[in-house]
Amino acid sequence: MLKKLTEEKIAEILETGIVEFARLGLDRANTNEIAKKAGISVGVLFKYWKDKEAFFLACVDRSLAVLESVLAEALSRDEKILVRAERMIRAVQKTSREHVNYINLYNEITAGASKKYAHVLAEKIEGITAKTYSALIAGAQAEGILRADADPRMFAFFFDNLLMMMQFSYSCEYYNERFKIYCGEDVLEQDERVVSQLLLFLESAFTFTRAEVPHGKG
Amino acid sequence: MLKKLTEEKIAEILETGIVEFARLGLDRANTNEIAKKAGISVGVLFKYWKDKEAFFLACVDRSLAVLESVLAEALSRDEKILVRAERMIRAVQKTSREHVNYINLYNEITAGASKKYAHVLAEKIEGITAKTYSALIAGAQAEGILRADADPRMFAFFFDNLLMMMQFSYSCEYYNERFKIYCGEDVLEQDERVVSQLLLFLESAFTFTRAEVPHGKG
Amino acid sequence: MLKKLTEEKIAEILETGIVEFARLGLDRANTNEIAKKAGISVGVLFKYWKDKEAFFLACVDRSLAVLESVLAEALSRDEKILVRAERMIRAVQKTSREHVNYINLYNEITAGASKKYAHVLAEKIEGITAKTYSALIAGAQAEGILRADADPRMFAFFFDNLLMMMQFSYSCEYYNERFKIYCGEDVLEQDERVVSQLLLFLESAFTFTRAEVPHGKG
Amino acid sequence: MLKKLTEEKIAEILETGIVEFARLGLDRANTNEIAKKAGISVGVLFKYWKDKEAFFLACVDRSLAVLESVLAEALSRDEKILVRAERMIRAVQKTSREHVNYINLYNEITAGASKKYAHVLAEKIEGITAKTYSALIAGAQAEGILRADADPRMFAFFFDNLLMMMQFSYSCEYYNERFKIYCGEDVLEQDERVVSQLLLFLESAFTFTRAEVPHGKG
DNA sequence: AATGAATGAGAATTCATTCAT
DNA sequence: TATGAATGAATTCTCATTCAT
Repeated sequence: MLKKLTEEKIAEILETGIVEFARLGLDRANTNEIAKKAGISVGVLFKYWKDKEAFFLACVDRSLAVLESVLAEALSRDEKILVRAERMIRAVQKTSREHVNYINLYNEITAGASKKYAHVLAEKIEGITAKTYSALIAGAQAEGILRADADPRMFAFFFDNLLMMMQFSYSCEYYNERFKIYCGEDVLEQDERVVSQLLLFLESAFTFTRAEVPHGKG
Repeated sequence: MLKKLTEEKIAEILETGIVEFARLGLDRANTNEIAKKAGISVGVLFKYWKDKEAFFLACVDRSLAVLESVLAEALSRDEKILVRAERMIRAVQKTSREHVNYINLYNEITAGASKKYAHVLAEKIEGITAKTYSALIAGAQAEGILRADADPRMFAFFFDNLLMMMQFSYSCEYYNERFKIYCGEDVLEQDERVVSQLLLFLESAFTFTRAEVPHGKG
Repeated sequence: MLKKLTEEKIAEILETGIVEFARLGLDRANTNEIAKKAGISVGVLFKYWKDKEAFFLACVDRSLAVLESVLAEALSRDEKILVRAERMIRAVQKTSREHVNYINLYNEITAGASKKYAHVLAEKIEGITAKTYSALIAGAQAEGILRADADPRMFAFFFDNLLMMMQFSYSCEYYNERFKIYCGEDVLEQDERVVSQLLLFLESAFTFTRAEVPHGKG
Repeated sequence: MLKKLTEEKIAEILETGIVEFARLGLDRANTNEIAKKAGISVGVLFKYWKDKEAFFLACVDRSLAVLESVLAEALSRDEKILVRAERMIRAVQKTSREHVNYINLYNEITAGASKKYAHVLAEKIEGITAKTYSALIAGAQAEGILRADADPRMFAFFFDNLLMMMQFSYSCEYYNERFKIYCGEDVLEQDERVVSQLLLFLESAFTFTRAEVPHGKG
């Protein structure tokens, strides 16, 4: 058998790695086990990736590629900021269920699985969304939809923070429990409630202008 | 069974553990190393705590106790919701710097470190804040400061999400990088900017009422 | 408390040791545990006995003293060899139940718990019975009850072998199972059957004389 | 899963284990040491056997297989009971010298080494001999060679007890010393004496019939 | 004398990685 | 090239023994 691994085989191996790393974390996942589950020999695994960490990062890369494409889809069309926001929240709810493993892997990185790559990874992962969101929000501001004294980058950050927490809340064990504690045992089956409330929260944050405050406070 | 280790010594051991677990995570931290750094023998460590995991959880407990007390302090006085929010944001900025390790440990939990404890830990950690925040927000709503159609528990959840992300952003490597990518390399030295922008974001979210929307959107 | 340990306290400690060593063996029994169960500090244990092995040997000594005295009782009266044998078998059945631990400890020694003392221990333990049995059998021979071509020492050896195996069979887990496999699940409740059959076996062995063989073989 | 270790290598490892376990017992034998002496890495040892105990049991199995085959050989031919007995005694003398370790390992089991397996091991080890001996003796009884009032299972048990003690007496340190105390320092070099005396003992036990007793006792 | 907390050598076991086939 | 058996350093945890109080 002198053939190189096919694209598909590599994809299969990475998917197996993703499942294992998502389930057990970088340290507890076992390369021998992953190889066995992927139907290859460990030899191949270490031939294609320098070491366990390199393989882990490859798995991360793959996860992110998928997550990004989903996000990109939700961001693509040119619509009002709140419409986009809604689409993104729904996208998060959907992908969080379809790609639990990817998000858990993402969570594993943020928790410091491989600190030396924090910088590289953050740049790779957050770079695009950061710019997109900031532009989105700056645009809204230009259109007068968003208060003038808002800092687009900061608001983009807060917005992504909320989305990121939603992702984890739907996919990761700890955040899942926390979600239920805050919003009720059934919150995972109340997608519409979550969407509408988060939109309400964002709508206010985004569209509010100080001139109107006095009334509200009055 | 007289415990010879003084309270202080135990505290010292736990602090050593916290540093190591925050730095390396549950799996990579080394009990022999921790014992050495704490100036005790491994025997003591395993006499006082059943096993590595039990010791880890003790470290977590200690971290949380400190974080909670800081939070409690910021929440204590009876003031307008936004004033409290500001106090909490500032508290987060302060503790995130003073107690980097505690927060990293917290972050370690939220990732997979010890999945079997997700439920217990979430309950222990989030239980109190969840109730406090919800009450706070429901109160604001009763006073007419918060829109009537807001769900206090959901809003409390979003609020805590934002605070939690701030904590991680100030303390944890990955989130740190992400913070800078979104808000600029200097953001870590711009505490006032962060406070005012987050307050702006929250103020809108909290004080907005739908009646006023048409103007904003017009 | 400046008093030395009383005889009774020492006895209590040794009994605790006997129980633990019988239950777990020399290696798995835990000196800290033994001290705790005996209500003393480990310090005392190691003050009175040089090390774990010395303590183990002291426990062995005590066990043997009791077993010997029981045996001595059974051997004391001057009667016909088979009557004595019967008394001994019954003594074995009784002590095997009353002093399970002593016999398990004895078994632990024979299995090599502390090989370097094999010689000393064998001499101490077997010395007396060996002489007693041999004398007993030589006497029987002199009286014409036992065939002339029997070697008293060898026959004493075989006799003790049978008794020893009976002890283990009643007290030690493995031998217990073996006993049941050979003689039926209920054998432990059939003491009379065991006594009569063993006597039958011994009676033949002891009282047989070759002159009579031809008939049996014919 | 191709096992690369050859049959011979596995046999060699087990033999090394047998030597160590026979010498030091289950607890004191050291897996690292065994691996080194067997010329393999610990990794291999724990890949082929789940844990130390599993390896120990594998060693036991191997020992028993050999002992059984020897015994089977001695029992195979169809001859008079005493002729078979003699062959078995001689087989015991031979194997006790050739396979000192196997018998020491057997002895280790009978003591507490692994109490949880007492039942399983006893069944495995004693099951066959128990049936064979009982059948042998029942046969002798049917032929009128053995007294009618003898219980074949009990007599088989006594017979095996005597053989078992002979094995230990030739192979195990403590029993060795005891053997010499009972039968003289030179007994180990007096195989013929032992054979003839044990046969004498058994012959009497087996062939005696009560009708003849009165004369003996008279 | 007695205590029992502290010690730390020692032992079983795991698993990333190598390399002979 | 692919395999997967073998390696052995590394790590957790135990427990006999000491010794300061």
